[in-house]
Amino acid sequence: MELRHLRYFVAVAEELNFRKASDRLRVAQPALSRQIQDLERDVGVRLLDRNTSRVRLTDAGAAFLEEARLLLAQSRQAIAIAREAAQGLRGRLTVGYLAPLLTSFMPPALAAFSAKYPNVVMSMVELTSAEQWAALESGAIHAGFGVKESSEPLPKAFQATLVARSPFRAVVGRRHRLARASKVALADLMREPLLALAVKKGVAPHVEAIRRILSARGLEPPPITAIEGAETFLATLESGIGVSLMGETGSFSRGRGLLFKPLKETGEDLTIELRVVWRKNEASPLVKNFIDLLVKVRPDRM
Amino acid sequence: MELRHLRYFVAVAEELNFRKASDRLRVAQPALSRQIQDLERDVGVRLLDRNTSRVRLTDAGAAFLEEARLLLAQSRQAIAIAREAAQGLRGRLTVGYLAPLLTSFMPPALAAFSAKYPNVVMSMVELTSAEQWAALESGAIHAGFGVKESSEPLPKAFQATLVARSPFRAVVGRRHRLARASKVALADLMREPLLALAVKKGVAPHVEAIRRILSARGLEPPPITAIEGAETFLATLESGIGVSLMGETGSFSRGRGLLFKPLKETGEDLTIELRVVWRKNEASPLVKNFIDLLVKVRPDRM
DNA sequence: CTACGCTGATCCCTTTTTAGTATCAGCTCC
DNA sequence: GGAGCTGATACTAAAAAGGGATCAGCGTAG
Repeated sequence: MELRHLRYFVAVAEELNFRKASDRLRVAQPALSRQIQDLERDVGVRLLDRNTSRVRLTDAGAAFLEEARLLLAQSRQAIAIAREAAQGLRGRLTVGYLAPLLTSFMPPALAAFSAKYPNVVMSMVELTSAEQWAALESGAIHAGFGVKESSEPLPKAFQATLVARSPFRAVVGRRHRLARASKVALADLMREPLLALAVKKGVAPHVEAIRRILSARGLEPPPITAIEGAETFLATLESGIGVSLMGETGSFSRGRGLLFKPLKETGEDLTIELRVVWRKNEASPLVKNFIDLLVKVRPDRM
Repeated sequence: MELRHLRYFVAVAEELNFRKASDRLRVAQPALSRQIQDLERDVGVRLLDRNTSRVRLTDAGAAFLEEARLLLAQSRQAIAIAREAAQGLRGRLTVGYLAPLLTSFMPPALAAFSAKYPNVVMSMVELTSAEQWAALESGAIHAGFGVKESSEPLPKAFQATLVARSPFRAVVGRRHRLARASKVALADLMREPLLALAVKKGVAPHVEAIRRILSARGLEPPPITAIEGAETFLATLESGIGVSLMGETGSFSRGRGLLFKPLKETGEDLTIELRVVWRKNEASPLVKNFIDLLVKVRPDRM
């Protein structure tokens, strides 16, 4: 059975007349008769009750007609879906989620993407910076995120582009003594236990970033406590035990009772640059659309 | 695009290797390559990213694969459905409902049919005996019901067979003076206003049946009040204003507060014979199954 | 009641499509 | 760098679909 048989059958079922149906299909009547016979042989059931004076659907024919119409409609649908997918208008997109760096960046970015591409199913995977490279490599995620401060250099097979620039903030718990200050000086932080987010193995980029910022201004960095796990890190900050420096893009964490205070100091190195990362040989138009949209709406501050 | 293209595409997508797929499909590899090319030309989109060393699905190909699988499954389904319909295991069946004659006959009959043929969608149309012929003729219903007492003879194009034999009962309201009698003599009814169900036009078979029963026993029938409309008829009986004679198959009406009392008299003419009626040239296996089942479970009394 | 007109089926041939064979060029992996 | 895969191509063979002429069955107009 081929779709041609279904097209022919539907035409005959609608016209209830082989000759008229053959005109509509632009084939000769004997060819049509032959195809219907072949179809009935395939299905194993008489679909049209016909003689030289009238054509009627059998019960089986009536049931088959519904299915045939459905099938033909879905075959057109399948083509349309493939074309949409080829333009990146449809499909599944999985991106790495760099918590807690992106808590205030991702939601609006994903909302904007979903609004423009409603037929794309998005999913996010929470990964550390380092885990993303493996996930990208294996195809588990289509795009990831990184910051310039990241200790490991971008692997050759990947490509990255700036999507957001976000100022560093002093992060303090709601009941911390710095909670009421409108701006915080870096020197103020020196009197506090400094906390940073650690990753499982290798150097902790967060620790390095904080140390670099302080050193650049001649401040002797105190010992920085690296805490593994975003949850624990944020909870510790919230308890008021210490303070930290984070990009504004992490500020959705403020819902947890954290305050992101602007710094008194200014400077290029007090800005965190967020980059989207993808495979250089990425063929998916979906990924291209995703990155294009991120770049297009790139705000210098989020 | 034909189903063959989809079958070939799914095989290649699953094997990700043209040669292996061509083995599975039992065609030569060049034929397979050619069909995939034709498919891609039809869809207008590259579905497989391939070179001499590897084959991968494009985004469009992945989307199309899901649709193709669905389509192939549904094409098999369509054939199965047609075959089931040809055996009368699937479809729609509409039967005329002869109210209030069948209130206690139809529910268990339909339940039995639905249990045996769960994929058949049943519907019932409430029609008078006379209206059924036209509905059967036009194909609005597939089967109707009639009683021997029916005044009009069965049209030539129809066929009928006995499905139930049901004794006449005296029908009285719940608070009627005969309500407590265990049996009622026909003579008892002579002292009551006699009610019968009328039909819109022509003679009323119910009136005739009652008159015949009484006359056969030398009882002079009093004037019989013919009431049009099953609802009104039953409501009038319920109010206790009069009594009537009805077949036991109408006894579901007892839920309305009516009592069906056995008669003291016996006799062949005190039995109502219910027949299912269908078109002589009926081709639908569904209708055949319906009638077969009614005949098979025919109880002599319901 | 026959003759005509229209139907779908059949026969037979042509055209188109699909499949098969042999071969080639490109990429891996020893 | 050659052996052993891969998918693509060119050409031929087979199968399938299509087309024209015609037939037989049914309905109907005269």
